[in-house]
Amino acid sequence: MKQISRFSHFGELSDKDYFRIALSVDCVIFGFEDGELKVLVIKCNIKEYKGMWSLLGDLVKPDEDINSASYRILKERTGLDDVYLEQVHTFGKVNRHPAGRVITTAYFSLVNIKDHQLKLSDNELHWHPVKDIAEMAFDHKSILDTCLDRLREKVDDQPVVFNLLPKKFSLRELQSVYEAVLNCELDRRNFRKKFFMMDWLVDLNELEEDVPHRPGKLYKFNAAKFAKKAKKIS
Amino acid sequence: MKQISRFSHFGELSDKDYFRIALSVDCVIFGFEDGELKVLVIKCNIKEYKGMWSLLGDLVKPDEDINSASYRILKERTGLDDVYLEQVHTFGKVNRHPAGRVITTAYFSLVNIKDHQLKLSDNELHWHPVKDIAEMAFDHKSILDTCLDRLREKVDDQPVVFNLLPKKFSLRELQSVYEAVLNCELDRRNFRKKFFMMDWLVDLNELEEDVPHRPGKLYKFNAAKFAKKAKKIS
DNA sequence: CATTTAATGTGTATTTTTAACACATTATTG
DNA sequence: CAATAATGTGTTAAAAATACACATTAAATG
Repeated sequence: MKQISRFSHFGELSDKDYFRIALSVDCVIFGFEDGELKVLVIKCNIKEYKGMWSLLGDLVKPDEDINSASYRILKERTGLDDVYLEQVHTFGKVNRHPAGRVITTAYFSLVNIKDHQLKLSDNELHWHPVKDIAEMAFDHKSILDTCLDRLREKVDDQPVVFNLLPKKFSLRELQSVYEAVLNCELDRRNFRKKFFMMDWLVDLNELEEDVPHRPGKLYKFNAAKFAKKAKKIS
Repeated sequence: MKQISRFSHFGELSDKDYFRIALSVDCVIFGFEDGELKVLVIKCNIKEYKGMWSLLGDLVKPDEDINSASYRILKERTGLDDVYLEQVHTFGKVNRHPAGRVITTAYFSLVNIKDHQLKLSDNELHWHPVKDIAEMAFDHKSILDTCLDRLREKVDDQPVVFNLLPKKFSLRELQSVYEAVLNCELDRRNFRKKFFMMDWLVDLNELEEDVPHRPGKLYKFNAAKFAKKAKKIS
């Protein structure tokens, strides 16, 4: 009685049964502002979670790569085009979405908040301090937690935090990003030493301006060092 | 002209458009045998990849958690019930499956090959040395590579390799699992020192048998130390 | 039973990495 | 010109990772 299935090699159900699941992508977009790590959230407009914060997400289109879907969401919502984005985990509890079966793949992204103040005030979009979010719509809090954990692992050995900063930054700013992400205090001297040792920074021979104290030097990320394949000879 | 959608809050397409994607789970099941890391594969039976090795996978059922789906696959295919399983990555290229749009979530698993020789010879199931697999059906080679990378990161700081061994094992066996996974040679003295330091092992006060040389002591994994939450005071 | 074999079991010195820590300097503010 | 609030710099100690050699033991051999 079973109908012939395109996926008969998979198992016993008919095609129809398998197309009752929708797939979405949710983006945890991290930014850094006022010394705090923030996440871009939006007021939820479905009745079950009315008024609660939720992540930016959308359903994946049938002819769309999931990675492309995540870039599309970022582009549509923040206007940013060329940003850091990494897949983290797929959340597939049966009842995670009240409207039906939706499995979602979570990505995290790192952006420089100043770069897109434009598109922001449009909706109910909002940069929320990560520390202060206790509750979110759907399973989004647990998605956020998972992405934050991944971010913390990542910053320990890969040069990704630069995506949170403007092109030019001081060592103080860099350190405070790390402190915000890792939620800890770091020793300033060891921090500087480590970064010069790793050769991740390029000295721009410029100084901070408009600070009420001795200005610090400005640096940029040594992108050349990480272009495509890391050079063997440093 | 658009039809009313359950997912209208997501975007602009109608429900119908979003249910053209199927979701599957693929399991990279690692085992250890003859000093080699192996992966459980099956001869592919769809025409585009006829005869090539593929991973064990199945479509996720509409009322099934994706994690449950991965456990189900493992149970169905290997008979094993209580095994280590970890989600790694979701692969969502549009044309990764010739039969249609199938997005797949990859899990890796660690099992003791000896524990389930039974169900094996059934089909075209086969334990294949990981080193020797150059090509696989679909994007399964890249799934395998991704899972192997993850496994290598994991074994560095978490006690997971014990899942590849029988309950009782010698330090030599333990070391050779690490060497097989990491594809490198380790110093025997430092290896032993490190494991005793970490307190991951329980000395069983038993010796190997039937070895043509001085028998080594047998140990088991110190599971108590990692029960639920790691104890603070060791 | 003595010898050979092939592994196990053990400790120390060296190097590298990480962590702890204090004071002089500089531009701005008042 | 004094006070402020940060920047910039080096050394020492502790911890972790690495390199390395020899005596011991049970089984197998003749």
